[in-house]
Amino acid sequence: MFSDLTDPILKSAAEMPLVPIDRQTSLGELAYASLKEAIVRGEFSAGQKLTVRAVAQALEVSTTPARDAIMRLIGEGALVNAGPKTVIVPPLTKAALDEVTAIRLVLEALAAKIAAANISPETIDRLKTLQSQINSALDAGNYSAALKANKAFHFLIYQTANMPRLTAMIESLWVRIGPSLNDLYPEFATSRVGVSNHMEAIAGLESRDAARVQAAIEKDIRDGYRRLATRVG
Amino acid sequence: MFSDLTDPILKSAAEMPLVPIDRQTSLGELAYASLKEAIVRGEFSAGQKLTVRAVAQALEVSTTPARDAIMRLIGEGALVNAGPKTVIVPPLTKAALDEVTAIRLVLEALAAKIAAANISPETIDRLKTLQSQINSALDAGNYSAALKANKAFHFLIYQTANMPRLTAMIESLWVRIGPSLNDLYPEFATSRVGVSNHMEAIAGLESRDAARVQAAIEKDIRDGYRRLATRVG
DNA sequence: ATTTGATATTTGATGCAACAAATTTGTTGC
DNA sequence: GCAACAAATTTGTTGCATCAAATATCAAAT
Repeated sequence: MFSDLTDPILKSAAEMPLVPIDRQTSLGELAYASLKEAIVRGEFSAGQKLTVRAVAQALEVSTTPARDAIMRLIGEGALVNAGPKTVIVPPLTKAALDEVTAIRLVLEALAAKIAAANISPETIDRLKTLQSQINSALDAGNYSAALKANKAFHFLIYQTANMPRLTAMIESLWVRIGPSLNDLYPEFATSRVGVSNHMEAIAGLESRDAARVQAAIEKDIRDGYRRLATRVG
Repeated sequence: MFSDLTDPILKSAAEMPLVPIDRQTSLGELAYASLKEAIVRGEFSAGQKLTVRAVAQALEVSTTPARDAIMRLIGEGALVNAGPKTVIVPPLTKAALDEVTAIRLVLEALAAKIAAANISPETIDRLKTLQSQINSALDAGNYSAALKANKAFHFLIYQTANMPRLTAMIESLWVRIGPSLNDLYPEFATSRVGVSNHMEAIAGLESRDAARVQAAIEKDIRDGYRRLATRVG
């Protein structure tokens, strides 16, 4: 890895294919990723309290990285303060779901629209592969894998829009409803409404029909909303 | 203050007028607010490095609150990592401005649309007051005050939508372009293009015409974009 | 039983020292 | 001048002790 950096053929830094100078892999970063994934997977029940020391002990790190992770997730809305010294996994209220859905509709529609203009055949192939993975997971009753593949499907589209800030904002919205998505099993697994929306999105991307892709994504979000709404209302 | 809490007439907690359990005023919170305001005011030149110890010393706190503030602003995109140990105020590139503007258009349009349905006469009065403050500030050549009143004007509308998560997301977008807005002086002060858009927004709110308000806000954003684009392109 | 109030425990915030890693600086060579 | 390399400095990270404040616990009273 990165052996090409010393390749004499490389003339200037401007020619380098990618320079995503992201955050380094610190303990705080790992704690954040680990805690976030646990939240999205629904490992914590809504309203459960999280303390710095408890997280630190569970992750076998000191309080500093644990505190970093918690504070960062609070900033993203994945955790909330229920009191001055009380951090909980926020229950998904109807009001929160409505608001997040309204934002998702405009943000993901925007990403889908722009993605339609930037789509490549390779990406379409990968989308089809991901969709087959979703189908396989549903067939096998592996709901967790289906959710993961579903997320990968959506974000592969959004990343195609080449708008990293937009993608990050959408991701923060997904984290807020992720835990509740896990509660939907096995309803989601049996209904499979999302499949047709995904196929429609792929068809729209293939024909570079931005409006069609946008409509498919919006319908997918609305279909998901209806299921979630029954659980929080 | 709060003497009513012991008032025997108060039957239940549900009758209490306000319980906005927000974050407490910790040093980290103050450091965050102080640093963010400094960034928005354009006190730092684009690309300027920020170190934990420098911020800590400037704010006369230890490294922990300073680090909290910096990390939080990185999470919001107000600061970025230019290297593993290098945090800078991000220069507003054309690509970033385009992306932020595209997101602002859909997010602030959404907020404006919903605000039109929730608007009250009192809020309209406050908007008119804010607009007169903007005009006064421009007359007096107080560009900083005009910017502040302009922000208050927009966010009073957005808060009317009663979508706190949406408002927070919009706020994070404003922080990213805030520094560059200050560089626009005195162009903004002389042109006054925003005034007509604001009047149009007020008129739309008064007649509860959601589409009209939305169009006015969108035009305001686009007008601002054109000015900023000349500075970053 | 439920609520109130006092007590005890837990908790986040803060400061700071130590360390590893990155950045800066200085130097040498061309 | 300028690039490459090495030394010196700076810097973020991490762990932890301490403290004030918040939360939890429990007893007493209504």
